[in-house]
Amino acid sequence: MTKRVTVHDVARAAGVAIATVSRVVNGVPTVGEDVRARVQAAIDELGWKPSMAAQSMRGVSTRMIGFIFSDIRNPIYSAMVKGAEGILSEHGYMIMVASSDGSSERELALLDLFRQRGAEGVIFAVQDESNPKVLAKVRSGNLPVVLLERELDAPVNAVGADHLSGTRRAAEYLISLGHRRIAMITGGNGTRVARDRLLGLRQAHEQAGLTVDPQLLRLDSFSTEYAYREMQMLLSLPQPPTAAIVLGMPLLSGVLPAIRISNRRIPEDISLIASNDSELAQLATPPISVIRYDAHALGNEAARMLLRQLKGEVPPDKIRIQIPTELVLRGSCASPAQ
Amino acid sequence: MTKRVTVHDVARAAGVAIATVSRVVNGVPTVGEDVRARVQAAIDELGWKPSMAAQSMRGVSTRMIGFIFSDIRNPIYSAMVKGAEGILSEHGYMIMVASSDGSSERELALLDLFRQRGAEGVIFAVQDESNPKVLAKVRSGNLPVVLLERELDAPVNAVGADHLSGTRRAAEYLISLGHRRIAMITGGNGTRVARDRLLGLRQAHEQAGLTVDPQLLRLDSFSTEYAYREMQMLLSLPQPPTAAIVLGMPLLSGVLPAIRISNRRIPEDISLIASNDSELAQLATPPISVIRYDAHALGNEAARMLLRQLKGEVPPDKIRIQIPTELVLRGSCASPAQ
DNA sequence: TTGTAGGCGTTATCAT
DNA sequence: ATGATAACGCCTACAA
Repeated sequence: MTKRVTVHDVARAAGVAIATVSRVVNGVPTVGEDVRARVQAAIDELGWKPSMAAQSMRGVSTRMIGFIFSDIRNPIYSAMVKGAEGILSEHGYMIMVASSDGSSERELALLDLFRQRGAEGVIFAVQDESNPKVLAKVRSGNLPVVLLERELDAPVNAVGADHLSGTRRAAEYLISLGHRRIAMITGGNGTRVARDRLLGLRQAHEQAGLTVDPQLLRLDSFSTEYAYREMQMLLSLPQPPTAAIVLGMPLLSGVLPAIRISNRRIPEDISLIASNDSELAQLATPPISVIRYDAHALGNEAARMLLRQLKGEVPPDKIRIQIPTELVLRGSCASPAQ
Repeated sequence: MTKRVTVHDVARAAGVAIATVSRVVNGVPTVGEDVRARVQAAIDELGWKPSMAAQSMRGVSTRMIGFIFSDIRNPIYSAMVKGAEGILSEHGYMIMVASSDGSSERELALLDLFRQRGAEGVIFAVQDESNPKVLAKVRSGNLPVVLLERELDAPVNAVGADHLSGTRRAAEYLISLGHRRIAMITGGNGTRVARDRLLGLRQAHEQAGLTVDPQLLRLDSFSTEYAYREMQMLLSLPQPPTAAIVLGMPLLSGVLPAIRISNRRIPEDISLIASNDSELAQLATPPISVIRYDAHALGNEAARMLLRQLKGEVPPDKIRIQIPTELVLRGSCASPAQ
């Protein structure tokens, strides 16, 4: 490991002052052609790259954006990261990621850690929208934030999918097939996403003059185990649901075996609509109908929004960009048995 | 956006010199109890966090590690990232990620970008093990590197799964069921992983006194489309395979529909073994036998290896840590029809 | 057009 | 035990 090569080394090699080297790399026009060439040659020769640490001390942008979510293994989040990366890398930005594992304390710490490391903004899927400490930290405005699928009582912009319409259309469809007992399994209780979904379910019912049976609502977790357990319990109810809307990637993997082990068939005994789309949903037998949205595009939008904020083109002010959802019908829905 | 709070602010507030503030945060013992308390109070009061940019200029570790792979959306990679994050965050490190999208040029650029941003090491799934430029850059030793599932002709340590044994056992099992025409679909041609897998297939055949029919080898891509197309072509061969080993996450999603559309049944018409394990493999009908390895643990090991290298406990020298693979039998294999 | 010098926020080396 | 001060590598007035 040789010593770091600095402007001074380049300047000496090119026989100029360090200021001239700086001018060359920063494209300042007032530099003679011959000098510019000599300096460039020295730079290439020595393989010098300006130290970002030194630059950022001078107030130059670090071009780093932080990402906080519960777990990068959730394919929704990795798709969003990839989507954001596409936009951000075009603008010279790089991405730092960190998992909160669902802890608000950890989120708080991560916000500080990111800032300390010079992140210029954070794309953030808050765990608990009502945690006062997180709220205060975001409100402090120390670090520009774009919310992912969340809503906060603070002047922060957000990007999210239109879960309300998606869930409403799914419920409307099931109701139109004749279903009257529609279960819903999802998590994120207390978040914008969960509120939208529940509202969508309610709206579809009201519109048809029906009411939602609270017994059929299981809204407490996104875990596979939860879905497995609750689906079994739902199916062993005296009046089991004839259809279920299962919202959240890991849940489908719990619901499918629960239905199988309870000896029910899809769609004859129970109709199913899941979200988001996945290879499992596409390739299951029968293929599962889903509410689909483009997580990659959502990542794109989040990045664009943050970039606009950094450029000052847009104020941080509860602006919300909405990505459409789409109901994809496959073989998992039918009219209920008489 | 208020101005940054610095040591000077804290020093002034506590009525001490900046050096003393520095001593307090760095836990230097030669500080009076009263002074230490006063300084700490001022720090908490102002919410001061030392600027990492300034620190790293002084040669203090930035505690940042870079990750390069083709696409974070591959669940294998996101699992590895999560695994590495678990270890790294315990040691105060944070993670930067970037996708190469399969381009060696991009990899080269990313290596520079990471270094420029102060990364202390990189965990790297090289795309092309024989690219001379990448090889040269890694050899330059500018940035400590740990290879993920790869091998390079350079003094670099690596972490990978034992694909040779895994594939050999899978092939042995199929041969023991009576299969004589075993196809293999996978990608990454020219990488260590691909070599190991092919060797495993060969070893199992040789041991049984059989030879591998090169017609049944499709080794050119990890894409779903590739698997879909090649599987259909394999099945329409005059002498189609009676079994297939399909190695690579996205491939199973191509193979399954290809088999379905060709009107074959698993395992009656064709036996199938896939890798790595996935929800799709578990929940398909029938459930698919797989060669499984723990990508999360692999990420753990990569992080540990890099940490040891950074501490100087281990030299960069082609050390390879191997994670075991396991053959998980499910309902996708049977003896071939007569 | 090019060079000199000051300062960004820390840490570390001197003094005191 | 504490304070003053010199780096670290870079950018940018300002001077020449």
